[in-house]
Amino acid sequence: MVSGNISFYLHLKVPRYVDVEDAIETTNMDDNSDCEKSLSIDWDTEDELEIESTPFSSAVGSATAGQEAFAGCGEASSSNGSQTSRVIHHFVGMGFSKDMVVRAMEENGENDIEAILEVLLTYSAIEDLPPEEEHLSDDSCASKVASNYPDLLLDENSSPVEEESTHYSLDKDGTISLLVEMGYQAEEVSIAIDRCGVDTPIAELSDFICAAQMAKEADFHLIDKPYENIEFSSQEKRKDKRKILQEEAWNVKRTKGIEKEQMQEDYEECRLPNPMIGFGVPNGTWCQVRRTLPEAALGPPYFYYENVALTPKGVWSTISRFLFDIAPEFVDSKHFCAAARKRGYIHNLPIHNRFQILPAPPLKITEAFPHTKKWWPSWDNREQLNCLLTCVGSAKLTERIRNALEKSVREPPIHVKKFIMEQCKRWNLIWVGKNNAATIEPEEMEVLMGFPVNHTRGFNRSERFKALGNAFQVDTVGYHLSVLKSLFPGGINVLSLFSGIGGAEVALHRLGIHLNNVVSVELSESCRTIVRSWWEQTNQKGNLIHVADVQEVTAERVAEWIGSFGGFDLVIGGSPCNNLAGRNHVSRDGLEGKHSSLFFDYFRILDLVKSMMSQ
DNA sequence: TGGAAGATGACGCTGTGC
DNA sequence: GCACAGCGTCATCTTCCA
Repeated sequence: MVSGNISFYLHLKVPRYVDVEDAIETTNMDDNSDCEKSLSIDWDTEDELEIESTPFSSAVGSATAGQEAFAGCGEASSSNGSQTSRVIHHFVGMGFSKDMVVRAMEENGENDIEAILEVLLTYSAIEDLPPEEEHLSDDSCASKVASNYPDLLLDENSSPVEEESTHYSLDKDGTISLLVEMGYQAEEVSIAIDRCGVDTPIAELSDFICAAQMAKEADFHLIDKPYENIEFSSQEKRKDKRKILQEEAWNVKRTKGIEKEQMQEDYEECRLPNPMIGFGVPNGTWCQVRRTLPEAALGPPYFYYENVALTPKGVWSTISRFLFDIAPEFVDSKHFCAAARKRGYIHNLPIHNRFQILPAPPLKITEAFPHTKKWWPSWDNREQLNCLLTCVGSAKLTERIRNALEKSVREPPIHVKKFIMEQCKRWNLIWVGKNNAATIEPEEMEVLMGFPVNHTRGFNRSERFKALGNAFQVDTVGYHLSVLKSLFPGGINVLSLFSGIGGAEVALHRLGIHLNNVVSVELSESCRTIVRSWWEQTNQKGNLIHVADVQEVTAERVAEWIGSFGGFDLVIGGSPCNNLAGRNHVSRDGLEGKHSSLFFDYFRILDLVKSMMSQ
């Protein structure tokens, strides 16, 4: 079911081996065992020998991953499965293609699990080709995995459990045991079922777990030990932890050699461009960029994914890897309006012949809000605002600034200026009266963000600021989406995930692209109301379908929508950034975070749509 | 008067650029 | 090495209203 990449699965194998290596280290190595030891797996150790004669339940935690899964698999299917089919089942369950496994077995015999695994891993390294080639080769594998994944689990000697899995009729316990047989950890499976629902097909659950593993893997980079295995009690120690883990990473790299070097390259951070203009901005620098998209990434549908540019390291490279290895287009909205907004966009849209939504918004604060010009002090040299966030300064802060300024007869002393400038930059204050630096109003924020004035009216200020702070900057997104106008003269069908207050819909509307059918997925009832209200106010003639939760976007519903209006032309969305944003002091957990992990739902749903539309 | 809703302010860390 | 920016979270305080 994973859309683009069999290599996703192959990458995923690494941390799972690592986990088990940790288990070996924990259970069998003394405290002095270093990283090199833990990584130099001796496949003929006593552990392995012990495992071969140990029931699955007791093998968990002490076997290597392959052996662990195989032991379980063997037990589960021993009643009526042949050794050959069990081996195939085992490795297919790990994500290797059936053809690859058969080939490896032909070369090494079916009994030498270690040798087969070595060959498969070698194949996986060979698979690591440049983008075009990689995706061409991936595509065939991916289509198999995507549409026929249950079939891959079957062979002529399938056990009853396997057959049940292909009919998606397992209860929770059955699903867990099947996925555990496939090599996933019971805890991972349980979380996936909780998140996706008991009725979710095995293949989707498998996708979800893979996605979670990818995120975890990305966060750990080359670190082969999970954080939880190391005790740190304070933030000071967290720094030490990082140091230790970096050292371990180095040891790992040294030990694993070229293979690991390649992995390191895979995890390299996406660098932010300076200036942050993506493939070009209106009235400015135009980068003569030619990009070739991997075949697997080509539409239909077109897709467009957005999130904050300044994420913890590794996040964008992970996102990119999931989205067909397309490099993010990082753009700062300060090139489109009077406020900064550094965002990354991954999409498969054409990048030439873009045009701007007209009228183009002013790029300077005083042009956007002329009434501020009169009061703007000469020593405040800001021409543009910083990123508009979800919360704004308080009225009390404005009062403090006024009091500080009124104490000065003429120009305030340097330390006062410094304090005020800090506050102005931090809270995006604008000068609306003598000595009066105030927060921008929701209506002003709407203008800056490219929405109609009063778009969010009817809700309290906090809600409006939150919704607007989370929204697309319409002019920026509109510039990227403008290429769709000539492609869809008859209108467009849109699947809008994490819609918020409808930035994508507003952008398409302002571009003059008719919205035929829009499925808008948004958890916030207030935001859904805002979009519904806008839809009615702008006399949209198409259909607007609201869905509250991305979890409700199941294969059945996607199939229903595709059957109903013939497919989606655009899958667009910016998943929550709560756990990625720098301003989050509490839970900047990366893609593993409670909210930001919803990116994997974007990926899941895009994958569903692509799979169904390609059939 | 008490509960709900809104407003306020303290909070940490990362990555980038100079 | 420093300054700066950053789609946030949470506990507490204040205001509103029945």
